[in-house]
Amino acid sequence: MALSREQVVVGAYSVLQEQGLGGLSMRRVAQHLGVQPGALYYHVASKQELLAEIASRILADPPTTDPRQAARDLRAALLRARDGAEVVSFVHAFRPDALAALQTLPALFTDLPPREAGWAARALVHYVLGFVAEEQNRAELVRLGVLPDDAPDADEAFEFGIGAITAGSYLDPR
Amino acid sequence: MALSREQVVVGAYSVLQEQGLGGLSMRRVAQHLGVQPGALYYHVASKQELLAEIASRILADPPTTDPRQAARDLRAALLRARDGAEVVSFVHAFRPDALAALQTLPALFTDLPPREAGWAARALVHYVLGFVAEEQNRAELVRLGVLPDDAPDADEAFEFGIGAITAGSYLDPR
DNA sequence: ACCTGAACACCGTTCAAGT
DNA sequence: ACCTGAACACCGTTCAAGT
Repeated sequence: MALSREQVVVGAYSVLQEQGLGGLSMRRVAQHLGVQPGALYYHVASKQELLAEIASRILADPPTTDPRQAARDLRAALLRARDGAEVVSFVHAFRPDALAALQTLPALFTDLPPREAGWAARALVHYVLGFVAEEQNRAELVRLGVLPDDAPDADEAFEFGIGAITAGSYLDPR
Repeated sequence: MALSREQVVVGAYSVLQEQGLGGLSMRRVAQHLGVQPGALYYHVASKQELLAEIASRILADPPTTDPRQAARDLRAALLRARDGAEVVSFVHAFRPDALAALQTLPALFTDLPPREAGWAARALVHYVLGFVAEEQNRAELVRLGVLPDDAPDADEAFEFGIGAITAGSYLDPR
């Protein structure tokens, strides 16, 4: 039963859940699948490509509602995967167009001219990725006991930020 | 003439300029200084500590004016160093308090209550770091000829973002 | 077509031993 | 006090050779 690209991606995803992004190596994925490291390269061109595949699965479907709700959904999707924000940020950095789910964001800023809608979408994405990366990092440090578990106002803080970024860009609140 | 911590940091900084963050290894810093890799660890506890030192030098002095100008100054400081935004983001991720220059930002939101000032400052920092990271990444890809040199409206796009984030948080525009 | 074995060119970090 | 030499435990990637 030959290995498949799908199995490689799923295997990598589960290594990510168990070890975090820092522990996600090609060699560990191979070990997890009971195969030699070189075998992975028959199904996947590089670690970057593998990460891009994982990132788009983390993001899942493109947003369809208003920008604020899209930001909330994006945050929720990132929080579902261990180090989700870090993985997506990494991919977003060197291949922004690889993430289809982020491509439709500008169209949600219906009352802005195209140029500005693009800028607004980028601002929102940068904010969400940065916010959740910090959030997941803190959670990890709390898990390791190196940080006290304060700041339960993450939801409120997040909402403040998206409120600010989208303020004035479209008029119906809530 | 014994090596000093200062020389290690300066050496690392110049390797960063020449090779970028991806090429910044302890071994290359050692080579650049004409010393064995192990010698560095007499002056610096880890690569992370070294990066934290570099990051605070990239940021230089804390901002003193209004949030919008602080954001512009922050962007300018990041652009001065190769991969500046990536370096600072990395350090900010696992040691946010190590960057003194970002600590004073909340105080600039003079018309917001403390909690909200903190949120606004974080939103602004996430936006600036994300924006400049993308900007420097694009510039690198253009330099390598893999991307066409379009999008000269970076300043305008940046200004749009900080305008949005700080809109309503204090009342005098400009 | 698909995988193994083995190598290549790297990493960060530690630490006895030298001076 | 400060550095070397050498090792440890890793990396991503390639590629002849096997099946």
